[in-house]
Amino acid sequence: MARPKTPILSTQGIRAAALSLVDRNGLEGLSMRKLAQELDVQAASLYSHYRTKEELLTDIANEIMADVDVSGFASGDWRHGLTVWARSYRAALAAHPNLVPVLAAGPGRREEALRRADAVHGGLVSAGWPARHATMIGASTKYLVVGAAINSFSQGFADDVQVYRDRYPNLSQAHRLAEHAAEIDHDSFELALSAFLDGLSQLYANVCAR
Amino acid sequence: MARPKTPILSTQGIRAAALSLVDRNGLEGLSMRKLAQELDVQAASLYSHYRTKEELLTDIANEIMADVDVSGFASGDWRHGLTVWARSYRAALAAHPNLVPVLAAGPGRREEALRRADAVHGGLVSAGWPARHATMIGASTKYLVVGAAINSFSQGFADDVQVYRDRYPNLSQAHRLAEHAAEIDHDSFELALSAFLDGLSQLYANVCAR
DNA sequence: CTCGAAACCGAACACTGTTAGGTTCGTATC
DNA sequence: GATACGAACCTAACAGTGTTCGGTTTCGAG
Repeated sequence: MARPKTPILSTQGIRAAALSLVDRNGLEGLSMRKLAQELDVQAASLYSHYRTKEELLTDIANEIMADVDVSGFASGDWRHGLTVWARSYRAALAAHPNLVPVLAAGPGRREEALRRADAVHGGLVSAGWPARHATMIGASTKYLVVGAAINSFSQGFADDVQVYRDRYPNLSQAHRLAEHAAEIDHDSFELALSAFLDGLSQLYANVCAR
Repeated sequence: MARPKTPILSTQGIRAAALSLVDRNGLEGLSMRKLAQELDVQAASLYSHYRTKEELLTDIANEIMADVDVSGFASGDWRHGLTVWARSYRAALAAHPNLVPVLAAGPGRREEALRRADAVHGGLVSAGWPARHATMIGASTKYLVVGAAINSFSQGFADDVQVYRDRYPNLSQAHRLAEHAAEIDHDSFELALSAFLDGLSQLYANVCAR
């Protein structure tokens, strides 16, 4: 009823339970009390380990973002580096769709995030891009990844599209979108990425000409 | 103290006050009670005009999205159509950065949104793109726009970046990012858009060859 | 052995969205 | 012109939220 012989809670355990709760019940399904209940504990006890719910969430976000892979820039091939980065970034977001709003908001001022941003920027610069271009390319790629993740998070017009079938003839196959939503999402992302990279390659020839 | 001689509230007025509150104090600065106070009214009275806070928010989102311009597809030039659409879409989101999470979430199942989606899809198809490509291009463009908007919403590493200056040499000019954040955002978006469109043009030559 | 910090709990605070039930007013109908 | 109805407001409350305060027990360091 007070301090237990062996600790019940740990930051790891709290994070895991919270993430599982979000994955199962959505972001709004996570409250400190429900989380505590999940851990057989009283809500106030969580505040011995995290000072605030927000801190807990950003810590979880940190953990998830740790899997993002920027090693592709080591090859010196900027296009390969961007591809690897973008894909693993997207995969990390898509693995926890309910958390995307949190993951998308402010991935700055975090140790790991900054280290990765640095790797991306440095990789582009040493591949010959001017610093300003490197900044913009890094940002643009993030736009693509985050935009794709948000879009699949809020699943667009997934269900009951049949209603609109007659009214909007060019969307007549929209119900098939629902079935293959994930596939379309994936293909759209790959299309966007490759088109973007193709465009960058053209630009590279102009800007970094020797 | 009961029904006033002349009505105090109107859906328009509620929307305007709510939007102004969000613009000033952020999305979390909007509560039904604060909104009511802003309108010299009791919170419960709002529910005579909107059944729920969410309904109010999506109505506001609707209103904002009405400015998005898909007329560029009428020209038959798909690239022009996409450019006009993407720019006005982004402008609409950027005009109310605090509302971006709401605007980005689920722009489906709304009358106007569907009509616009139809215009985009139809414009692409009649320009010669296969239906599946048209779908993916529409989605991809949205990725770019929404990603850019979210990114500027959560202002990345805007302030107190000086801390990290030495530790991350390639980000040594990060404090300049803060100053020119808006400019960088804009330029990054334009870079992403033009690179993406350049890549699409290449693809168009391959896919829609005659 | 003592003492302070850590880890838990119960109860509370201020806030949230929303509902129920009441009062007054405008308007349409007989 | 009386009557009825619904719209527009109110007060009061409910259940739930994040968070804090004060208390108790237990661990670990000096």
